[in-house]
Amino acid sequence: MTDAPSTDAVAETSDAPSFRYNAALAQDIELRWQAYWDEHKTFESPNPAGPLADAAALEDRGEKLFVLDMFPYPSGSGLHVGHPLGYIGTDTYSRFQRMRGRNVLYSMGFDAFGLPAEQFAVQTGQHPAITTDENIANMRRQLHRLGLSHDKRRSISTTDPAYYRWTQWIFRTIFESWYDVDADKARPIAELVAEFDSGERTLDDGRDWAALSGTEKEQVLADYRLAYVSHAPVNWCPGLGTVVANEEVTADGRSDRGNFPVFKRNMRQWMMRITAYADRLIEDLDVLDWTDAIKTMQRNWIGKSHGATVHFPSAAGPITVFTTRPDTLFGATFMVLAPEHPLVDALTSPEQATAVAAYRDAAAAKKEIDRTDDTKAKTGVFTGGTATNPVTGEEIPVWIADYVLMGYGTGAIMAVPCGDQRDFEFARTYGLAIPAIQQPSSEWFGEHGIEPTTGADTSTWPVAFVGDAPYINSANESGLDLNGLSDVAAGVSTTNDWLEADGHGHATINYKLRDWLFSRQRYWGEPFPVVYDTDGVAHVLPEDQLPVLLPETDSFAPRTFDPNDADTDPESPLDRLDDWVNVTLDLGDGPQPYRRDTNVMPQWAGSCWYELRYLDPTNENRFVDADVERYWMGPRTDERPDHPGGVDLYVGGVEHAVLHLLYARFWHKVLFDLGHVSSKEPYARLYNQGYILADAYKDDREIYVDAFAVEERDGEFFYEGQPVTREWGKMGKSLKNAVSPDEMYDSYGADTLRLYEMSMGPLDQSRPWETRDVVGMYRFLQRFWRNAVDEDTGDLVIADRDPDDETLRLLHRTIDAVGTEMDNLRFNTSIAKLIELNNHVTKLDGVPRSVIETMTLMLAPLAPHVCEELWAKLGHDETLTYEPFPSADPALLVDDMIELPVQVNGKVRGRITVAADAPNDEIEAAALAEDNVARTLDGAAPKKVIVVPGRMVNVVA
RNA sequence: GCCCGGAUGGCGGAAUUGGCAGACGCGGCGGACUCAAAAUCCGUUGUCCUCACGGACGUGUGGGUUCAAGUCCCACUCCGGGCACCA
Repeated sequence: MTDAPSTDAVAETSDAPSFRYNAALAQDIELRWQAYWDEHKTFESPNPAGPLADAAALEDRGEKLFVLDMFPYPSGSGLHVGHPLGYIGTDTYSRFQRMRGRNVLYSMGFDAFGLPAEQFAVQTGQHPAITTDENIANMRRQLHRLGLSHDKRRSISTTDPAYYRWTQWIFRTIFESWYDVDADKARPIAELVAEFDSGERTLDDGRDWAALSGTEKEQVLADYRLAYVSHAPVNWCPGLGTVVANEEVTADGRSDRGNFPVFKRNMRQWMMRITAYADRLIEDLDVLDWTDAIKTMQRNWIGKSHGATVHFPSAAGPITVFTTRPDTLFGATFMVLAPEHPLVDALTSPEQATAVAAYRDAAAAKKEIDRTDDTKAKTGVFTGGTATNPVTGEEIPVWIADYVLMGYGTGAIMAVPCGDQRDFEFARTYGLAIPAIQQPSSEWFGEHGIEPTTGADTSTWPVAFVGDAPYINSANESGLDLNGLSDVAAGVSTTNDWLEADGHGHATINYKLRDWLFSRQRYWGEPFPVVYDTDGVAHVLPEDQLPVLLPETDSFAPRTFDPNDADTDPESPLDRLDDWVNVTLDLGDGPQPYRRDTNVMPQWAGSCWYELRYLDPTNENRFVDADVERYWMGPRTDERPDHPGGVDLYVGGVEHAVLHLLYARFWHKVLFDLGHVSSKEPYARLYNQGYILADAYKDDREIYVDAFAVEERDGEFFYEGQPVTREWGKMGKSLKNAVSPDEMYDSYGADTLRLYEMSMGPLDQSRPWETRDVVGMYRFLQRFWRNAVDEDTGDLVIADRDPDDETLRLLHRTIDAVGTEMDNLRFNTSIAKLIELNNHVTKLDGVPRSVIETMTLMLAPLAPHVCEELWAKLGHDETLTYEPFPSADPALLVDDMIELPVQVNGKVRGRITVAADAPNDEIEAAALAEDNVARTLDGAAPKKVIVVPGRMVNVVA
C-alpha cells in the first residue's frame, strides 16, 4: 500500500506503553525516515541544465530559492550542539519553503584546507588528507542524524582536486585580468596588451611599449594584474611559520589563529588587488539585505576618507602627505614621518643621525600593541631636516614618531597642532609652536573653563580645536584666502582648488583597505598554478594543465620558529620537494625548464566561490554552467529593481564580517566583470545567527575544568571540592563545556533537539544552553503524538468528526501566525503558537483528522521525522516534503463576538463581550454598564470615553 | 574615545502602527498514578495587601509627551559586540 517505512513497536525495558513517544521510538522513527529520504532522493533539487537537470521536476517546483549555510571546516572533535543552530534554522526554512512551492537549493560542503586541519594532522601525525576525510565523514554522519534536508549530490570539499582545479582556474582568471579605471571594471589582460600594442594606450612613465623586452613588458603588466607579486611590508608570523593577511591580524598585533606575535617585514609575496574594488565594495552594500552592523564593519574596514594629497618640498625631494583637512595647511607647523619612511635617511642631519637611528631601532623592536596604544605619551625625534609648507612658504621641522603609521596614507603627515589632538599633544611635549588658525566660539572656551583667546595665541588651550569656526591667519600672497569663511567644507574645497592650480597637490580619496596578501608558507592549501622561467618571470599555467595537484609528502609540517624571533624567514613545505618544484613544461613554446611557485593559497580561497560549485558540482568543463548559474544566482528584479542577485538567504556567524565576506564579494565581482557570473553580489541576504553559550569554569590556576563535574552550593561553585569561578563562553571543546548532539539523540531524539534549539529564542540572538530545559520540547512532542496515536497499540486515535467552532478558529489563527513567523525566521514564536494549539486540542475528547493533519504539516519543517511518521499513519503514501503548507481561511480569522478590556484612567477594571462590528456608542454603553467599571466610577460622569475598535475601551474619569 | 546592539518574573524568552505586560518553555508549589521513586498526567505560579470580592505596585535609573508608554522624547547607569594614534 505504501512505500513509507513501517512502524514496529519499540522494545521497552520499563513498563511504559509500547508506543509512547520516547527516545527509543524517536530514534527508530528518525533512522527510518532518514533512510527513506536518502532512498527516494527526496531533497534533490533539479537544475535547468546539465547532469542535475530534470525538466519535469523543475516544472513542478516553482520559483527557485537558494538557502546557504556558511560551510564548516571539518574539525577533529566533531560537532557540539552549538554548531548546528544555524543549520537547523536553514533546514527548517528550506523545508517550509519547499511546502510553499519553492525549488529550494540546500546543501552543505566542507572548508577543509587551512591551518586547523593541518594542525590537527601535525598533532596526530596523520597526513591531513586522511584526517580531513575522516573528519568530513564524521561530520556528515552527525549532520545526517539531525535530519538536515541537504541535496547530497551538491556537497563539495575544497580539498578535492576536482574542486580546487576551479579555485586555481579563478586565480588564473584573476591573474589574467586588470582593472580598467575608466570602465570601472575588470577586463582581460590580453585587452590591455592589445591597447599597448596598438598605441591606443601608452605607458605612464613615457617609455615606448614596443621597445621593451619581454621581461620588461611582463613587469609593466604586473603593475596592472589583479593578482601580482609584490615586495612590500607584510605580516610575518614566525610562530605559524607563514605570512598572514591584514584581516587575520588582531588589534593587538597577533595572529587570529594561534595568537602569535606578528611582525612587519618586507617580503616577496602574492597580493590580490582588492583595493581596485574598494568603492564598489562600499557602494553595493546599499543593495544588500544585510544587517547595518555588518555593513558598518565592512565600511569601516575599507575606511574610505576624502581629503587631499599635498606635497611638501624638501632637500630630500617632495614629502607627500594625505590629509582630510587641507584647509588647516596654514596651521601646519611641522611634519611627522613614520620611523620606517623611506625619506628619513635622506632628511636626517649628521647631528641627529644617532638619535634617529636609536629611535628607529626602538620603534622596530616595539610590539604592535605598544605602538598603537593611544593612551601612552607621544614620543618622537627631530630629524634635523626641514620641508617647505606650500601655502606659507615657511621652513618647518620634520620629525619622526611612531604615532604615524607607515601602513596608512603615505606614512607621513603634516602636523596641525591647533586642530588635531595628537599633533597638539606632540607639540606640547616637544615645545613646538601651536598657532591658531580658527577662532573658536566663546562657548568652546567656556566648556573648557578658560578665558577666550584671540589671534594665534593658544597658550591656555587644554586641547586642540576641531570643528567649524571662522578661519584666521589663513591667507597667503598667492591668492589663497580662507579668512572670513567659517565652514570647514568650504575651506577644504577652496584649498583643494588652490593646491591643484598651483601644482602642490590635489583632492584625493584614501582607503584604509590594503591589497590582500594571498600567499601562505604552509602545506595544506591550494598550490599556485604558477611557474617561473629561467628569467624569473611568472607564468600562470594554461587551463588544460590544471589542476596543479598538491604533491604527496610525509613532511607536511610547516617550519615554525620562536614566535618572538622576527629575524626569521618563511620556508614553504613545498620548497623541500625538488622533484615537484623543478619541472619541464610546454607552455606553447616547446618544453622548457621551470620552477613551480611553492606557496599555497590562504584558507579563504576555497570559500570565495563555493556556493557557485553547489550549483553544478560535477561540471568538468566550467566552474559552473552559465544557464545553471543564471537560474540560481540571477538578479530578481521582480522582487525589487536593484536586486543584486545571488544567494537568497545566507546564514552564518558574525565573525566573518570582514574576512570571508569581503574576500568572497571581491572574487565574485571580478567574475561578474568578466562575464562569468550574472549577479554582482554573491549573497543578497545575510543573516547572522547567534551562538550557543554555556557556563565555563576556571580553577585558581586559570585552567578550565570539566563543566559537567562542577557542583553549585549556595551560589558558589566547586570542582572536586575546590572552589572555581564561573564565566560565560561560547560552547566549545577548549572551555570543556561542550554537549554533543549524540547525547541528545540518545536521550530525546533529533526532533526534540531541533525543536529545543529553535525554541530557545530568536535565531540571531545568542542563548545559554540548559540541558534540563530540553525536556519541555520532548513533552510537547509526546503530547502531540498522543493526540493522534494510542500509546499502547500504536493505532491512530483520531476523532471521526468535524472540529468545533472554537478549535477551528484557533487552528486557522495558528496557521496564519505560523506561516508569517516561519517566513521571517521566527521559529521560537512559531513553536509557541503550535504548542498553544496542541495544548488546546489535548483537552478535547479526541482530535479530528483535519486538525491533526494540518498540525502535522505545520510542525513538519521543525520536527520532520515524527511528522512524516504521523503523516504516513494518517494514510498518506508519500513524503510530506512537498505537501502545500496549510493556508488560513480569512473568514475564520475574524470573530463575531469579541472581548474588550475596559480601562478607567488607563487601568483595566473589567471586560465586556460585544459584537465585532458593534458601533462605538453601543460599546461605550456596554463599557460604562460593566459592574466593576461602574463601581470604580462611583457615579461620576466620565469626562471622555475612548474606543479603539477591536482593541479596548478607556474611560477617562 | 567612537560606532552598533541590548536590559521584561527564580531562568530562557513573548508582546502589529503606542492599546489587556509576562504568550510558550524550564524551574517551583499542590495533586493523580505508584509499595515507593523516576517517567507521565492534571492544577497552580510577577510581587505585596486581603478569608474573599477586590486593590496597590511592577518592563535598568530619573524626568517628559499621551486618554493610554516595555514601545515615543530627553538625560543617565550597566552589559554585550565592533573599531580605535586612520592623519
